[in-house]
Amino acid sequence: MNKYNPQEIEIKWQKIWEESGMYKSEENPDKPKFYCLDMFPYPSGSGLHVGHWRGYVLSDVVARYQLLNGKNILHPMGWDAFGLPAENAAIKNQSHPSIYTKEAINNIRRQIKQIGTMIDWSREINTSDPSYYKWTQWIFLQLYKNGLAYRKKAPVNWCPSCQTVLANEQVVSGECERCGSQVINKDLTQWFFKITDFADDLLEDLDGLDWPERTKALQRNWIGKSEGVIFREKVKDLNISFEVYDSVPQTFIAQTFAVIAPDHPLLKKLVEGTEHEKPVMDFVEKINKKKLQNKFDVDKDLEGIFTGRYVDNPFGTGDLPIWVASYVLSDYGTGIVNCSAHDERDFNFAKKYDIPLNTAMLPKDSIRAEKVEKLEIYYGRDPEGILQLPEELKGMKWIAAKEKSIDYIEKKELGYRSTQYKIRDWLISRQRYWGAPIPIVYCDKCGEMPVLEDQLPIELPDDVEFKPHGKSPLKESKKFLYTKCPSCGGQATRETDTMDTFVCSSWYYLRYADPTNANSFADKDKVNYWLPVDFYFGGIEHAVLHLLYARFISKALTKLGIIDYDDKGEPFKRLFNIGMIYLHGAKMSKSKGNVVSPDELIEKYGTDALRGYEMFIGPADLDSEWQVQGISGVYRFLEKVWNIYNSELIDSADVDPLVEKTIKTVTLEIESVHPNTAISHLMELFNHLSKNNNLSKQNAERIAILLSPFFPHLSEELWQILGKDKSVFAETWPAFNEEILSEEKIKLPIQINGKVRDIIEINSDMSEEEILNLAKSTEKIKSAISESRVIKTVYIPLKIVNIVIE
RNA sequence: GCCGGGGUGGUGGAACGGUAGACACGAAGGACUUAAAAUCCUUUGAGGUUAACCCCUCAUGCGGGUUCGAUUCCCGCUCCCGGCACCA
Repeated sequence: MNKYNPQEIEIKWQKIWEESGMYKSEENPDKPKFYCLDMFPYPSGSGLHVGHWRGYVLSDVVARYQLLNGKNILHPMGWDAFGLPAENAAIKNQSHPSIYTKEAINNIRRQIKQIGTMIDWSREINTSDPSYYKWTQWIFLQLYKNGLAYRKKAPVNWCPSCQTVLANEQVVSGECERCGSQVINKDLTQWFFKITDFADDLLEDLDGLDWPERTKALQRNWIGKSEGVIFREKVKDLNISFEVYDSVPQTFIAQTFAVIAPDHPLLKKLVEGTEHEKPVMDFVEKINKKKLQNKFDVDKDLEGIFTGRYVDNPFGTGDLPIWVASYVLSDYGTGIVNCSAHDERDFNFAKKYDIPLNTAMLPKDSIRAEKVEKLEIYYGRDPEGILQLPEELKGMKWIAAKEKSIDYIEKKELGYRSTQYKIRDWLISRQRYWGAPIPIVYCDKCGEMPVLEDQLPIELPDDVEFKPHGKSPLKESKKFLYTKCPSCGGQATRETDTMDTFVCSSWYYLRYADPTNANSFADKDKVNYWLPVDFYFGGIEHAVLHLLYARFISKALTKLGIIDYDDKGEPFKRLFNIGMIYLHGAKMSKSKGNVVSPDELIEKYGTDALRGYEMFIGPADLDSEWQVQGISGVYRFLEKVWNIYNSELIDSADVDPLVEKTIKTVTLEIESVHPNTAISHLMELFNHLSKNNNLSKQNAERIAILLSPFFPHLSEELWQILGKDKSVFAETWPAFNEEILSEEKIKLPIQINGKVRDIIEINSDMSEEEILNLAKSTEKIKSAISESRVIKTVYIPLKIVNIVIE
């Protein structure tokens, strides 16, 4: 008999697939489409490890399954090729980022091709290619012309090692997402995208998406919507008024002081020319310095100073002293806060500086209530707390009183309802070389001017030293820097910052619909045919980065009428977050030296075995530990499959209930993305078939198709062994025979007091009485109940019998 | 602190509220072999009981509850992982 030789089979079929062009996608209005997308890889020089593989295998299983179910598939691949690591690697190797990137792509493309996916390589894209970033720049211009891209001076995150600014989303616990350096704050003029305009849509529309809850929760958390009121207040003895945001307006009546952020623009006016000016400004300088260096610790550095000013009796309960407080943020709400005893920081601050406090809410427990009234303990945010003031709200539970409080405040004309968000506009400028240049020109006469669309792309020059030194490398290129003003034709200079790579990846899923279009970013009809993405696969790490940006760009382009495939502009209907693969308890990474490369495993076991093990290792959405020996179990399974198909198949119309059952469960398991149990059920089936030696020719065909999404090469070969001359992927997914399943004998457990004591075999057409009589008549059950009185008998049809005895 | 996700054999893990540990790895024993590898067969949660088969008890992080029946649902803890964290 032939031995299973996966390497030979796999190379053979990969060649046949490529030559036949069978995975090329074309629009076909008569067929339902299925857009199956992987988050495209960043082409790193270290190549793929088995953790990267997992997602590509899973998406391929789903795509092939959908293909067999009659869908027109779009399953593309490309390269997120701009970005810092390519530049850093190029500096280290004294190479050029474009050369480094090209080499890395060639290697990773080779690796991905080894997986044997049904990717349509004719649609490959590369974000660092001028034919691609031309349209990244074009999208920038559309946003710019519609007020969604703007430049402003603002305190921004600066990574001293990467020598560039970063978006908030790219700072992880105060550190650079890429290199891990401590990020500092700087005041710089930078380009932003107005993602905050879409904050509410980005939040609301999450509800309609078939995404993992945890990913939605991360986005909700990041957007950080808060509802409350804004109070209008006047400064005593000065002609200055300001507003104060309060998300807990229930206890507003107890507010006894106000705090202002150290970097608030109004602060100087409050103290100007008074005895407080010097100490206040000294304090401000001290705090701001700490904050700029990111050395500020909220709890340790709870500090403040009195400004000498008061809010003029805002609630009729007296004037509120205004303090500068270290913990107040100038860029959230209005940067000024009213304080009461019912906020922990306010409480601690007041205690520290002996500022009088009031209470407006008490706990139910009277002993605690007394302590709260005496201001001995902090008390707030207790859902059971009872409001004491004002009279009109007295007795209400705190949590339920929010709406009533807002109504009350609006009626009394103290303030108005307001919504605030934590999300900030997306900072997209980068002072680095390897990115898409921002298509803006500065003219002495005309000012900031967008580049004319017919001049795109603005290509990256190659006459620069791209090593980072704090200024944009593009400034050095004379041929890049100097240009003519698009409006007056006079001397002008170009913007020398490049765009965040996340801009490039925020629209690539649109480009796949029409990847070679030179006249537009993508043909509208093609976009409307393929989009939205039906199933998107990628890691959780992009929950508030790529996924948020991509949703924003799609929504913005929809609002501008540039695309209209979905009225909400949601690009990804269904999302699946692949779990990571760990080795020795740690995430695989080259720096930790715990990387398992697919290359040697393919050499030893073949691609299909590795595909199978990647799917079998554990639930696809959870992290899993790589077991060095694990793959051998899948390899043995494939050998078993191979041996059965290469032995004499029986020519019989006999049915096999397990075949029907396996088709049913595997179908459900692919639909619900449980590839690990799907594989285990296939293993079970083949254990059964090899033991009973009863695989019929008819079933062999259906089972070959059933195996094919997971093991495409082997299945093609089995298909050929069965005498077929077409591809197995030209077939239809097998149906199962429910009738055969229902005719099967059922094993019914008999419990006594909830513990299984025996198992009987029944037919599904037996009556309840027959079954119960049978259950009580077995030796084991008879002896178990003989001494006792039966209180009750529970029968769940075809599931279980439970006899309750004394 | 807040928001997610998790805790089941030696290991990865399985189980619409219904036989806990499927499937696989590893281990042990046996067959084949001069031998090893490969392959095949058997055993494999802990404890008790038995000459043996049987059988029994305990066991899904901890403590309660609901239920004829709970890994699954509810309440209260605890530990681990991830995210956010001065957001008023």
